[in-house]
Amino acid sequence: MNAPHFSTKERILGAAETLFAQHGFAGASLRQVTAAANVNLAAVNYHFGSKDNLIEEVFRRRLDELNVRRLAALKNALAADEPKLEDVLGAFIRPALELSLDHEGGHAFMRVLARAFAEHDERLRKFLSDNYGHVLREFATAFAGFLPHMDKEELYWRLDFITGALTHSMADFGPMRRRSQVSEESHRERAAAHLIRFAAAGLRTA
Amino acid sequence: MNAPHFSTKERILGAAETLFAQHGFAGASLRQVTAAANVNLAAVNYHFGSKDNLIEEVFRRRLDELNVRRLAALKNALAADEPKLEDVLGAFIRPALELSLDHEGGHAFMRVLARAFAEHDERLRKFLSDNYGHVLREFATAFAGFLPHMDKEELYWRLDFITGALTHSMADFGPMRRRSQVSEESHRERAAAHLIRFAAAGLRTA
DNA sequence: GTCTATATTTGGATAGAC
DNA sequence: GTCTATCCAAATATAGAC
Repeated sequence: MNAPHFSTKERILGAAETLFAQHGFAGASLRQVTAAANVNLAAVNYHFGSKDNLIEEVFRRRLDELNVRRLAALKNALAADEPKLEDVLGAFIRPALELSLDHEGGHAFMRVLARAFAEHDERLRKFLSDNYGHVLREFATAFAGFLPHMDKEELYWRLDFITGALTHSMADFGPMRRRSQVSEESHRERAAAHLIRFAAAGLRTA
Repeated sequence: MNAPHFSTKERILGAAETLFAQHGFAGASLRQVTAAANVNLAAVNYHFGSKDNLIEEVFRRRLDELNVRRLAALKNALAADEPKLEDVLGAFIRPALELSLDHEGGHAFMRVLARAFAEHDERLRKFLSDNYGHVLREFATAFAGFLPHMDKEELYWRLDFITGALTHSMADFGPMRRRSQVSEESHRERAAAHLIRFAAAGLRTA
């Protein structure tokens, strides 16, 4: 499953990501994880201490990078001569798209993230809001710059709708199926372009 | 937890809905469910045969009613002299809103539904597409009537975005919190109104 | 750091009395 | 239909050798 040059720790993280995506946090057992990672059962507790800590590490690994990319893209979009709403939306959406494509387990991670939303677990929520919240606030500020007359509450609702639509579509929850003649890349790229247009119109409306 | 005039079967369904929402299908044990329902552990297997069957019944109970309400509202919206896109959107969104408010466990069910999306379980997907698919197709046809020049693929993507936004917001996944001075009803009612405006603008854009 | 072996808990399901 | 008691499989976690 994983190349042998990855460390035990990394192999566990990769296998956990895949299996948590498929079966959920409670549904994927450490036995399945260690078997898929080709490591001993006891290795999880040695490296991570507990299953809960393993779950957090699965998030940290990807979210750190996702947030760096989003903030860099945001900075880039705002540095243009005439910043466009669509580019700020792209800065929010495209890094998620790339994550779902670039890495071996990126696609799995999008599903893990969606499961985290569903968990409503206070510990996870706090963890996500600590890591995710300030990024969302920066984007909210940027969007507010384009929509100076919009009610704050309405803006936050709209960003919430966009997050829901993004998660739902990137995690393949809906009935949209890739047709066999288009590649995975162009399928998702098209989805992102559709979402940016849809969301830009939704944001701009009075 | 539940009034004594409910049958054993109904008490199990209600408790299962709540606990599946909180802990997931794998995370909620039949022991937790039967304890919360104040019935004996053996009652689940007697009435439902297995945990998997219990899960399906939790869906069937709510989805049947949700679909009836959506289709009735759709028919109503299309029967108007000058049907409006917003009313068709409302026919899709408001029954979900009402479900999340009307019943004791309706809100829990929205979270269960979101978990079902995340499961990606083939059995559940088939069950949902059998029960959900034809309703989505009827709505797609109705929307296409308002947007005659829109590409079919683009329309389906947009409906997928709306579904994601609806599920995400009705299941309280995002950071939007109800402020203490507004009631639960008006909080959600406002969310639905926001979503309808947002989605209508997104659907109409070229 | 990694393994085997095992302690301990918890899960789904069922048998059989009432 | 409902209960008690129990079987059996699977889970997390740990102890201790290497």
